Formats: sequence, structure tokens, C-alpha cells
Amino acid sequence: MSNMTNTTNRSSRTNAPNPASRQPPAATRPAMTTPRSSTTTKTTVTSMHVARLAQVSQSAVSRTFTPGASVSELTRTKVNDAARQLGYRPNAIARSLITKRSRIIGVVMSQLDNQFYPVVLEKLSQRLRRDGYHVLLFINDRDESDGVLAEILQYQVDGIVMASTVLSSALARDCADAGSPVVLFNRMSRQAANDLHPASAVTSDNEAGARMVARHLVAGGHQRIAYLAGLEASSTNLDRERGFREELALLGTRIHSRAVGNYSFEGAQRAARELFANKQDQPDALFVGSDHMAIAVMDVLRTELGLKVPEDVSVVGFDNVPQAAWGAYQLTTVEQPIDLMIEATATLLGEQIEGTAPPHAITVPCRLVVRASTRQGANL
Amino acid sequence: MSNMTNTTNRSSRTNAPNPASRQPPAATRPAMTTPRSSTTTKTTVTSMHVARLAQVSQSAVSRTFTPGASVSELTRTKVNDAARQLGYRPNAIARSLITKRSRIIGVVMSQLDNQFYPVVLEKLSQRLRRDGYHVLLFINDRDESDGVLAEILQYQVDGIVMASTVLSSALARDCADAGSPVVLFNRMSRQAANDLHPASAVTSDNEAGARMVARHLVAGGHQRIAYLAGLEASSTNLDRERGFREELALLGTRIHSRAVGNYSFEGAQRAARELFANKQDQPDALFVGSDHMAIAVMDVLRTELGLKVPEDVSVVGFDNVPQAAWGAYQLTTVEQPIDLMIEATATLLGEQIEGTAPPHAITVPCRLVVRASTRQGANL
DNA sequence: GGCTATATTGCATACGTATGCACATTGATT
DNA sequence: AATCAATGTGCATACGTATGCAATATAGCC
Repeated sequence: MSNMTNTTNRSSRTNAPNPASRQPPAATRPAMTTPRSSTTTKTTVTSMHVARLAQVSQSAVSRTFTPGASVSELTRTKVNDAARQLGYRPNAIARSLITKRSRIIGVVMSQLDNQFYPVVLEKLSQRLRRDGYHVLLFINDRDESDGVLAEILQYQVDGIVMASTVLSSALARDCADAGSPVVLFNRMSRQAANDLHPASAVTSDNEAGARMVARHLVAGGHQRIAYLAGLEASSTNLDRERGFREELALLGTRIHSRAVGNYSFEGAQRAARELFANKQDQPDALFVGSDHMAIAVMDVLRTELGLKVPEDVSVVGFDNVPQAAWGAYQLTTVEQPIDLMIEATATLLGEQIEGTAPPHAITVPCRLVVRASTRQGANL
Repeated sequence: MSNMTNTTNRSSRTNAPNPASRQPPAATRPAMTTPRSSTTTKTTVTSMHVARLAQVSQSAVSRTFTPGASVSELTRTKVNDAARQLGYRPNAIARSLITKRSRIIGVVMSQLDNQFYPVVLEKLSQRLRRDGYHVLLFINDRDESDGVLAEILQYQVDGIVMASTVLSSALARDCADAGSPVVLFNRMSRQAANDLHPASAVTSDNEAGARMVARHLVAGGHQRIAYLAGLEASSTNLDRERGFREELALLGTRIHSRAVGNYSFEGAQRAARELFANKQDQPDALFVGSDHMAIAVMDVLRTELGLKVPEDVSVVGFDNVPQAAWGAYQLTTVEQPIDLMIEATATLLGEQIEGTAPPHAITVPCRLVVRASTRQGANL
């Protein structure tokens, strides 16, 4: 055993390169064409190398690195020593090829400018990692969205999380057809809502959240309540607008005016100007489809229109992003419980990957967070 | 040829499953243990299946899907037709195994709550996609950081981008030792700075940016200029503080007081309270290590301390995140040119992957963006 | 001590694709 | 008509690992 004779830690590379057991004649190896710099060692130490050094079979090496496999303590030790000595790392690609499990989850997002999504991404990433999964991230611009899907599927992801409001439901269906578990995050396809389709979905109870806002604004004595929509066709917007409209009806009033911001900052600014264009009949309260838009709106109200929030206009958002709590905004909003949503996502993914449950939808409750952007008393 | 006899698009699945050419006896296939739902078809159509249907060799299929390979127009058509009919998608995992190119870039981030990084992530993702790369995302909590690296390397990534201020330089070195091209984003190891080490780095000219701030504040007539540091040991903070200190010296003054915010929101709040604890000797200007922190500071100044910005205190940030432009903050700041930094990152990665250039560092220029959070005239 | 149950181990093969090589085909050139 | 270059194709193999199977070693038991 000359394991510990060489004290330099470079020894690993110098005593391994003679694996001429029964390889094909060395002449068949193609001459390396690319001029590799001396630093690009690109370690290519395989389980075979470890096996030879440890005097065991390649199977033994594989089993050592496979939790739950049958290996004696002695073998495990020998293998681990050899592996450490050679700097061996199991090749996840090769492993995936044979196990047919990549342990990769494709995550599709857009709108990272809306802080809700970075937060989701961070927590989702950490949650999936706990389960031994990794995140292959796809961020799609507003328009193109087809290519993304094809690329994801090529990587044999074990599952897909779609947190992009932009993507069409058709894409989700394609994924499901391709056999990949799909979880829609913060959006729901019509099919999923009716359990008609093999795509799971996680949403908060958007409708109930919107109803809370309606009650809160009416209780605050507001008379001219406007709604600023997100993407009109998105499920979140449809649910929120419906809940808002219906609850207002129950309370004996209705939406005073309405504009569309498409969940974008600029769109919200335009929509705000539009809603307040008629000086004679301006809203005294505004329910905005997302905090991201609501903040844009507040800036326009204060800076451009010289209005005070909440004295002149109350503003309510949705999501409860970190910025909603910032001192300058103090935005009343509906909190989407991200932790619960992430947990549900992980659960749904797991179920579908294991095949223990059919796809279905999970809805988690919202919570109204009252801050200083809405006036409470009824001072008409 | 019964290719087109069946008009239902499910035909693909019914006529392919008889590949009994010379496979091992069907008895050896393990009985499927997991109860798969009927929907979990998990399409496993390979290039062999396509080849058989198209009456060509598997090589022909492979070449059809390999840009630049030699295939006749006829063959290509036959293959494409068959592929479409079967819903074939090349298996990127298998491809990676043999080409030794995963076309995956590992991206390590933390601090997604600082909007600078989501923006970087979005643009980086899109830029890499243009080059045919995909992003395997790792978000590391503040403490743990070792595990991340091992997991990245197992996936045989073609390169690594480290945009985490938290990670130690040692980790970057380990990566480089493992043969993976590494680009440090917005941070620089001491080794990289001296070209002593095989890790590339991209930074903006933090020192020059800080000098601009010094000149701007002094020109504004400020007398008691404080510095609110980020992570003390980070290269960004060191460079900024040095530049700031030295330029102030050139201008005949010096840092009035100093606190540490560690680039976190809460840290910045604490630091702000600390700097203004002594009512007799409060700063009249504050250079904060990041916009993220600067906004926290402004909230504390206004809400808790009742100070006006910029009348009582001027505040300057760094990064020029989107929120810096928001109406309530109007933060004067140093813009880090993200597009240039991304471009440099892509370049450095490409160079190292292709082996066309040794690792090196790239620094791009900053720009001072003057907004309303700093007073310009000298009114002592 | 003989026998059965159990734990380890190695052999061989398969995962799905890319690619060197040899061969076949075609067209162009002499 | 013969030769040569160029192009397209299939065969066979390799990438690095996991795993069924059979063989072996070990322990347990009467």
C-alpha cells in the first residue's frame, strides 16, 4: 500500500493514467484536436479508475455511491479512500441515462421584475434541493415560448413547474402529453380546475382574497372603487376580478371603473393615468391586480397627479411582496402564502413523479394585510 | 408501407412497441413495480424507433438532428417525418454523455431579495440560451455552501457562474481545480485580480464608481460623509470603500463615520440607526454599498428618525436597481452596466470552454446616475 | 459438522446517442 | 470509358453508470 507515501496532493493524477487493461488499441483514440490549455485538466476520472485503485469491481464503486445498496464496510472504505484520492465524482449524466431519473426539475418563469417571482424561485429551489432535485431554469420573454418547452423536454426533466403567466395552457398540455409531470404555479388551466387534464395546479384562493378586498374597501366608506386588471385572460386575474365583482354586488355596489395593466409596471402606469383622466369623476379606491403594479400606480398618483394615498385614493395590491412593506408605500395587500404554495408544489410534483396520485389542483388560503395605503374611517 | 394508413395521432404508440430484433428475452425485463397511472406514458421513443420507421440507420437519425452533419435531403425528410409521427425528441442526457458537453451552465446565486440579482439572472439566462446553453440554478443560503459545489460538478456542467457574494474564493478554486471554467460575477478573487488563478471574473469598476460618488457628495457641499459598508470582506465592498476613501482624501476630507450592513436589508437598517445614534453629530450624507441597503436606510431615516432626504441627509446607493428609480426614493446611485457585464461573462465562459484564451478578469465602467436623493447645492 | 438463510461481490449488459471508418453512390474530369 | 473527388450511409463502438443474476463468502442454527 503506497497510499500515503507521496505527500503532494497532486499525486492522484500521476499514478492513475495507466489503465491499459483491455482497452482498444490506443491508436483508435482520436488525436485531441482542440488545443487545451494546461490548466484545463477536465478531470475525467470514472468509477472504473476508482475500482482499479481500490482493487474492487466497478459495481462495488457504484454501489458505494448508491444509498441503500449492499456494500460491506470494508469495501466502502476502500472505495471512499480511492475516490478521495482520485478526486472522483459520480457522473450524474450517466446515472440519469440509466436510472431514467435526472433529478432535475424544469422551472419556467417570466416577470422576474415582479419580486414575487424571485422569492418563489428562491424558496422553490431550496425546497426542491431538500428532495434531491435541481432546478433547470427557463426564463421566457413575453412572446417566444414554444422553443422553451422543447428544450426542457430534451433534458429529461423529472417534472416541470410553470410559474409563467405568459405561457399558454396549450403548452402545459403538451408537456403533460410528453409524459412529464407538470405543476402550474399561481395559475390554473381551465382543464385543471375541472380535473379534466393531467396537469396539477397550485393557486391561492384568489377569489376569496379579492372578496376580502371588496369588504375592506366598502367598510372604509369608499364610493368609487376601481379595478386595475392584470393579464385579462390569466386565471389569477379572472378569479380576482370575479370575486371582487361579486362581493361588491353582495354589498350593494359595483366596480366604478376599470383598466388593464397586464401585470407590467409600464402597463400599470398607463392604466392609472387612464383611470384618473376624467378629473370630474376619479375613483376614491383602487384594487390593483398585483403589488408590482400597485407600486407603479402609487408613484403615478403621487408624482404625476398630485394625489395623496390614502387621503385622496386608497390603493390595494395583491401578493404581499417585500416592497409592499417598504416605508414609502405601506401597501395594503392580499398575501399569497408562498411557503404553503411551495409546499403544495413539492407535494404535487412528488405525487406525480412517484405515480401515487393523479394530477389535481390545490388551493391555499389568502390573508388580507392592512397597511397604510387604505383609509379605514368613512370620511366622504 | 403502412405509414399513413392510420389517421389517428395515437397510432405512434400502437405500431412501435415491437422492436424484438435481437433484444434479450422479454422475461428479463423487471416487472414494473410502481403503479403508473394511465396518463404517465413517459414517452421513451428513441432514435432507433425513428430509424426503423424511417427505414434508415440510427446514425442517419442522429445526423439529422446534429447541425452540420452530412445527411441527404431525402433522408432528412424521411427522418423528420418519422420523428414527428412518433413525437421523438433527442435525449440531451445521452447526447451529453457521449459528447462530453452538457450545454449546461451552473449558476450560483444568493440574495435574490436584492433585485440586482434577479435582473442579472434573467439576462444571463437569456444570453446563455442564445449560445445554446441552459442554466442549472443553485441558490445557497448564507451559511451552507459546500454541498452546492459538489452537486454542480456532478452534472458535468460546461461552466459555472458564481454570482454569490457569500461563497468563499476557495470554492471557486475548487471548481477550477475540477476542470470547470468558472466566472466570478460581480466579485473578484484576489488571485483573479492578479491573474494568478484559473478563474475569470467580471466586475464593474467599483473603485471608479465610488470615486464619482465622493466627488459628487463633496461638490454638493456635504461635510460629514458616512460610509455604509456591505460585506466587509467582499471584493466589491473593499474596492468601493478604497476608492471612496482615497478620493475623499484627494478632495481634502475623509469618511466621517462608518457602519456595516452586510448587504442585507435588516443589516442596513441597524447600521443606519447606529450611524445616527449620536444626535449631536449626525452625517449629512451617506454612501451605501448597495441600492438594496440604501432603500432600507431611507425608510429608517424618514420613518424612524424623521429626517428628510435630501434636505437633511443625502443618500447614494450602488447598482441602479429598478427600485432606485421609483418615485418615493429617486435614489442617486452608481449604475453597474448589467448588459456589459453579462456580455463579458458570456465571452469569458466561451473562451474557457473553447480553450481559446486563459482565464482573466474583465472590468466594465460604471456611471453615476444623479436623482433626487442627493442635494446639489451647498447649503450648510 | 452439515445445512440453510443472508450478505457481498463480480460479470455482463443496457441506457440513448455520436462518430470514426469503410463502403457505396454519384458526378465531374481527363 | 476510366479515374478521382465528393458525398451519403451503415456498422460498430464508446460514453459512465446501475443492476439482474449467479457465484461466493459468511453467519446462524440444529
